[in-house]
This record gives sequence, structure tokens and C-alpha cells, in this order.
Amino acid sequence: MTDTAPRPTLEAVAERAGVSRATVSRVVNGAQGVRDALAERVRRAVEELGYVPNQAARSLVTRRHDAVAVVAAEPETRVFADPYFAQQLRGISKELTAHDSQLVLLLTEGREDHARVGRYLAGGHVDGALVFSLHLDDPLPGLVRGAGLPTVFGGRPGWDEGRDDVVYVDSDNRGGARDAVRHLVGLGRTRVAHITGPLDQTSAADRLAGFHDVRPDADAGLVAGGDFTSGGGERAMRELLDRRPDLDAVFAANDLTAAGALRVLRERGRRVPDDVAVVGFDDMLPVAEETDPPLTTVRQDIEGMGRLMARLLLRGLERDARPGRDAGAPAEAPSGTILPTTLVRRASA
Amino acid sequence: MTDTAPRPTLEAVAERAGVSRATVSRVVNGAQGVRDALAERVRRAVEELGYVPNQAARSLVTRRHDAVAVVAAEPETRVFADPYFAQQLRGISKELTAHDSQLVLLLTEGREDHARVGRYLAGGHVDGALVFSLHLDDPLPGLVRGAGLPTVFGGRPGWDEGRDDVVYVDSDNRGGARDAVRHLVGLGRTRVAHITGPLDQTSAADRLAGFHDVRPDADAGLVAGGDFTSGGGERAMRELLDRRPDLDAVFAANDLTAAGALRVLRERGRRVPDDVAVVGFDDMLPVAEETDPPLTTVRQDIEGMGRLMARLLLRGLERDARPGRDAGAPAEAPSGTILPTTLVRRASA
DNA sequence: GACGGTGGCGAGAGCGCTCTCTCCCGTCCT
DNA sequence: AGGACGGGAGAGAGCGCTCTCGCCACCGTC
Repeated sequence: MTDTAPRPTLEAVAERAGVSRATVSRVVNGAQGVRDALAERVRRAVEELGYVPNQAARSLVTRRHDAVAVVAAEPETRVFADPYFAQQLRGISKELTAHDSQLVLLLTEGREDHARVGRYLAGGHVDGALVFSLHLDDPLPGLVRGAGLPTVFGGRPGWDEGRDDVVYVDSDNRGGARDAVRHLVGLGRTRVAHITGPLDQTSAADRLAGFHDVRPDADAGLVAGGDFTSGGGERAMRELLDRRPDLDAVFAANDLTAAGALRVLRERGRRVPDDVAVVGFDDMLPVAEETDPPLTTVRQDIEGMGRLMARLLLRGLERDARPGRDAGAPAEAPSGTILPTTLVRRASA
Repeated sequence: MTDTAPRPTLEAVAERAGVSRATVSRVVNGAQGVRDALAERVRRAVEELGYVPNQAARSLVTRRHDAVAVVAAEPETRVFADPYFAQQLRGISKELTAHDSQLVLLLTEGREDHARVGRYLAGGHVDGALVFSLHLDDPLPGLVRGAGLPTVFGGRPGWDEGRDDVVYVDSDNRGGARDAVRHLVGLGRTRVAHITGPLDQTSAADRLAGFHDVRPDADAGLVAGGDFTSGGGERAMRELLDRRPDLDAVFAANDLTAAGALRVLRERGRRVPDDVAVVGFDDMLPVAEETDPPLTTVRQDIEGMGRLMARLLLRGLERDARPGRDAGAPAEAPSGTILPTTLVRRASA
């Protein structure tokens, strides 16, 4: 069954409606300057024939694709370790849908894939790219720049700090971390520890920076390295307890880390929050709600980040499409857009 | 910066290499019948010019797109509630990449989106579709059939049971459930309860069926309705304990449900697994590992499902492309492919 | 040495669409 | 009433590629 039926072309519609191809094209693309009577006839013909424009033919001449690539390094990030990326995708998808754009997903597994992605992007299959680049030394951003495609990054890229032609969207990791630590301090805690994430990711580095903003004189013994996993959280928590048995609060770089820390604290007989208060980051569900006790944490609007990324890109594309076709980075928009975070209070702090 | 540079065309390469367009095309597409010397000259020209074929132009004539749509109903399924879908995507992506196909992600939010998706699929933008349709009354499958596109479903579709032109991949929900319940029985438990998932999803229905396979005479009081969430698990567990305080085992339809049940059991002072043994389903990480006690559960190869779906689809496409162009469902492959599950023993049973 | 065969290459015709340019006809102005 | 004007519609030229033909040179055959 199926595609043997040749799909109707513009030509066929034109013939049926008794007009020229140009007129059908005008109607289909919602252009002005077609008398209502004719337009109606065309619309009916389209309906009857079940005509759907051939995107390939259209792209060939317009050079637009109504498609956007989403590029993500798959294994090395937490991208698939939690619903984080999925939620961003959701936001992106909603926004793209609203603009009739398609979402082409490019997942890279490793170095070998980079060439493929570069080729694809350079191949002019998409109008723009949304790139998730969480690592400092990620080659992806370079590739994308090379492809000369309008691009918006997800998460602050670690390289070229000062450049303002780099558009990215991030949540306020540093500010959120400050809020978390201030909350602990506000609780009267004086020996606040921090378990970091992998510091080659800007989100982890920024959270550490936020910690230091509030505790500039923190004993180095109060900072332990984690890796955004609960196993890492356990390890770091043990380390901290050994070094500083007197600690009375922990700010964990994310919820998974906090969950691991919580387990170790219980195992060592510390009561949470009485003896040690714990704050996480992400408000990753269901983990944050189901720890024991439920986790006080910093929530970020992940879906909102996705939406915003897409919106910035699309806006840039629209701008480019219009007058002085000089394309490039979707400027004008604030080059780095930081979304606020909110502290969610549960039982752990 | 950027795309102002006109990308080189076949023509340009041909001119530079001093051959015809046809020859360049042959070389680029790896066809036979070009003498090595010439081919080499062409390759060099391609290299020098940085030529990348224009996919739109190519599709226009070949009617192939080297792209596959992945369609998923986003809100109503657990698709984004856990990393389940993400893992399938990962598997799909790997397989598609290996075949040089792109992944176009179509997320639907509700009814309004169906028309859009239908139009897109019918619009001949992609060579085939992978559809996740977990609900009995999902209109998506109908749409896809209407579009006349080769399609593979993820999860057993609830409708048209007997049809063998429907290709789908699912894990062995029923068999896995049987294993789980048998395990509990093997532990000497005699009053085994089951918390179901939403029964309009085939996976939940199949797991219930598996439960009944092993416990055909189970008291109806031993079955409570859940919804694949931990909240639902809590509610159902309370209900079960009220109705049958003597129960000594619970098979939960998924891990989240089991996590909820575990919490209620603890709250009610039942020891797990001593008083009540608990088995989940999915081996959803990190949840399954981080419950207290860690969860015995049924693992399914989720990424493998994704890979297999993609593989079946691509195989079907290849077949169609060849001789009697009669397209349609990628037949020949077993129409329903069921992947095995394995029981993962942890502390809860 | 003339013949058919074969394999390498080029010419050219589209694929389905958009978009400019031109033509035509109705309207308004004088 | 005649001419200038303008808006609506059609003709036609591509967009960059693939693929079928047909040409030509070169091989082997008798």
C-alpha cells in the first residue's frame, strides 16, 4: 500500500483550478494580490487533490529549510543521565513548532561524529543550529562557527569569554548558588561545605564561583570535587566528613550529588537538617522530591531555556532574511541571556 | 560573517576538474565507471572548493531524503517523565547515523498538533517514520498509515491486534512480568499483589496479563490501579494494605510505582523484603538503585529497542528502494519484534 | 583490416517549485 | 472619450542535482 500514488504537484493544482502555477504558488504561500474568487478556487483544488508542497523543490529555490539543527554531545554530558536535556528539547520543540520549523536532532558520540556534524551543518540543510556545549574544550562550537550558521548555544560556552557575537542562554548558576549558600548561612550555619560538579563544565564552575561569592574565605577543606553523579556525591561527602567532621551544611552542585551526600550523612548518623543542612541544584524530579528528607534545591526553568534558545535563533533568522543579507550570528539580542533560578524549600535545609 | 559566500555547486567542481557535471556526480556518489585518474582530479577539486552536495536539489530528483521522522506524543506519555524515551532516541540516533540518515524529531502536544504532523509526514520530507504510540486510542498511527509512509512502531500498538503488516518493537512486558511474579513466588510468597500502570497503555496491560499468567486465581483485592508515578504507587499501596493487610509481596508495574510503594511500606512499618518483597519494572536509573532498599526489578534493553526500530525501518527502506517499487510497510521482518527482559536482583526481593 | 562490442564520458532533459518580468484589462483622470 | 496608471495573472527562467541516452574511442574477433 502507499507511496506508489504520485503526489500531486503545483502544476496539477493549477490545471484543476484553471490558473497558472504562479497563482497557485501565491495562494499556497499566502501572498497578496489574488482575487478572492480565484483564491477560493485554488484552495478547493488543493483540498481536493490533497496537495502538499514539495519542500525539497521549495528549498532549492528559496534556500530556506524551515528546519533547525539541535546538536548535542551525547555521552560525555549528563544530557541523557537525567531528564534535563529532554526538557530543553521540549521547550525547543514547542517554540519551533509555533514557527513551523522542524527539529533535526544531531547526537554526537565522539570525535568521529564531529566531522559528520560539521559536514551536515555546512551542507546547508538547516537554517540555524542550537548547540549544547557544556565542556570547556568542546570542538563543537568551533565546527559550528566554521559552518557559518546562525547559532545559539545552550549553557555558557567556556571559551572566548569576552566575545559578544556569541549568543547563548543559560540559567543563573552563579546567582542560584549564591542563593543556596545564603540560605544555609541564614539558617545560622557557619561551616558550609560545597561538593562541586565536574569543573570543566561552566555550570559547575559557575556554581562554585557562586559559593565563593558568599564564602570568600571558605577553608579549602570545605570544598570537595564531585561529578554530578550520586556516586560522586557519596565519595565527596565521605571526604568532607573525614576532613571536617564539624561541618553543618552542604551545598551540592546538583541534586544527584545531594542524594549521594544524603545517603552518606544518614549512614554516618548525621541528622538532616538538624545536624547538617543540605541544598541541591536543578530540582530534578523525581529525585529531589524522593530523597529522604526531600531536598531543598535551586530550581531552574529548563524548558524555558529551550524555548528561549529557539526564540533567539528564530528571531535572528527572521532578521537575516530581511534586508541587508549579511547573516551571521543572531545579534541584537542580548548575547548572553541568563535565566533566573528560584530556591525551592523542602525538608533538607 | 558567514553564509554570504555562495556555496560551490557541482557545476563549479566540474569546471575546475575539467569534466562534465555527470562525472562529478558519479564520483561524489561513489559510482563505478570513472577512470581513477579522472576520479582523483574530481576529488581534488571537491576538496579545494569545499564542495558539499545540496541535499534539496538531490532530494528533488531522487525522492530520497536520508531522513527519518521520530514521532512521539509528548505530554501524555511518560516519555519525558523518565529517561526512557531519551535512551530510545539514543539507540535510534546511533543506528541512523550509521546509515547516514538524519533524525527529525516531531513532538506532539495535543490534538492540534496531529494535523501538523500528518501534513509533515504526507509532505514527503522523510523516508520513513518511527512512531511511539503507547495509548490505545492514539490517533497517531492512523495518521501515519494515511501518510503512506514506511513505519515502525515503538511499543505494541493497542489497535488492530491481528494485523501483520504492522511492524513494531517492544520489550517482553508480559514475559518480564511473569519472571517478576515467579521470582516472588519462588521466594515463598503466597499473597502477591500487583500495582498496575495506566491500563490504556499496552505495556501496562501486558504486565498485568503477565501477572495473571502466573497467578490466574489471584484475588481481585490484590490488584490495585496505579499510573506509573510514585504518587500513584503510594496511593495504590495504601489501598492494598487496607484491603489485604496480609499481603507479603508486591509486583509494581514500574520502578517509580515501586518507589512510592516502598515509601508507604516503610511508613506503615513493614520491613522490605522481610515482611513484604517488592519487584519493580524498567530498571530505571538512578531511581531503582537509590530506593531503600535498592529495587529488584525487570530490566529492558531500551536503547536496543531504539536501535532495532531504526534498523527495521532502514532495512524496509532499502528493500523498497530496489526492485518492484511497491513500498509500504517494511514487511519480511517479523512484524512484531519482542525484546527479552532480565530480572535484576537487588535487595527488595 | 573491417566489424561488432564495450566501457568511459558528456549532453541534456527534467525534478517541483519560486519569482521576476511582462502583459492585459479595468479604472481613474482630464 | 482617450490616455496614463495600477493591480492581477501568466510565461518562463532558473535553483542544483541525477540519470538516461548517445557518442566516441578502444578492444577483441574472424
